Amino acid sequence: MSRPPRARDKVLDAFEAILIEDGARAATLDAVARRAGVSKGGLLYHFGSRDALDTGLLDRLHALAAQDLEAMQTAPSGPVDYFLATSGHVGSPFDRAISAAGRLAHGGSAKATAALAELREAWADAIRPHVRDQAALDLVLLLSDGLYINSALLNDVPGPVPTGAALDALIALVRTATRP
Amino acid sequence: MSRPPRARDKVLDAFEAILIEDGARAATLDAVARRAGVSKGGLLYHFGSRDALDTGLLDRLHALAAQDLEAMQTAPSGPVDYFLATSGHVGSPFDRAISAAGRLAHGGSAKATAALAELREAWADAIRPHVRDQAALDLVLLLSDGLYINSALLNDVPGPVPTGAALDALIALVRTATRP
DNA sequence: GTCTATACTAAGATAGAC
DNA sequence: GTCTATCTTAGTATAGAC
Repeated sequence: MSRPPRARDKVLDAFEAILIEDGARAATLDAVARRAGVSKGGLLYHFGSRDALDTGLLDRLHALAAQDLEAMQTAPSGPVDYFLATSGHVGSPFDRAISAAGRLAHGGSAKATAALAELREAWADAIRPHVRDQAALDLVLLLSDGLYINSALLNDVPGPVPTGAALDALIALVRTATRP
Repeated sequence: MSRPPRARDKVLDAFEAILIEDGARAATLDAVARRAGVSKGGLLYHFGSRDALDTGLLDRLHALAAQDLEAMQTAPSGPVDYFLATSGHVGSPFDRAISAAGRLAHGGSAKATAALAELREAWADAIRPHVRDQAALDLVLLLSDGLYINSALLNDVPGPVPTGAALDALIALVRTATRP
């Protein structure tokens, strides 16, 4: 637990990268091993099966989610702003883990789907006290989903995801519409 | 063009169903043929390759999209309400086609990603005249994405997608916040 | 237009050397 | 702990009968 082997994380990073860039179908053991710079056999020492790889990724997601919920609760701008502002951050380890899990879920992994549903529940609980009513909570969560799907899952598509000033304007609009 | 062969559509329906229910990884030629009630060889007569299957689905999506944009423009409640109210309709042929294309896109199909981006552009053009500003347009589109991803891609997850009265409340909130 | 049979390729997994 | 070699199964595609 305290200092996990380097190679294991390298494999997980490669798995994540391929899922995000090329989708679940491309994330074969062979491709992951090649990208991680290990052999198939080496990979299978750390993760005994394709399923174990999925589980490893989901475990990592779980750990990062706990950290992020902590940060969200203590954000100076408040949980709602923090939540929306970070929904489109594809770069961070946490958002990469979410995107990768999303790919697995859409590829048909029931485990990944369940993990994402659980995460969503945790977000809802954190935000509920800071919005007006159920409709406002729905709006914030669904908007976050929209930001996420556009910046993470449909990456490489130019255009539609608001960032910078456009995102700020959107957040301001939502804050006004949902404030208790 | 006028009366396409029955079997072709049966195959496309089966392909769509498997994509939606089990994801892109499960949608093999074998599985699609079995579900459509034809042999692998029979399937490959209609669609010469795995790629041709993808293209067939995307062609169908394109045709259905044209119809829906027409309906949206002439909806009594206005394009914005129509758009949001139908974003979570998983049952219709159009939404099934979108969901299936979404699975392909997330599975790594560049073609599917491009088709969905084009569809999104068409929606934006239709809605733009009916909302206040860019932030309002972003909100409507992203919210629709959120509804779509939750009801279509994360199907079988209980809970978070607002329907019925909750959806009406959400639409009312958005209408107020975005009206020109 | 649809089937069976078969060939080819790639994916997942194991065994054993180093 | 990582590698090479190999096995098995599943996925894609072709040929040719019906």
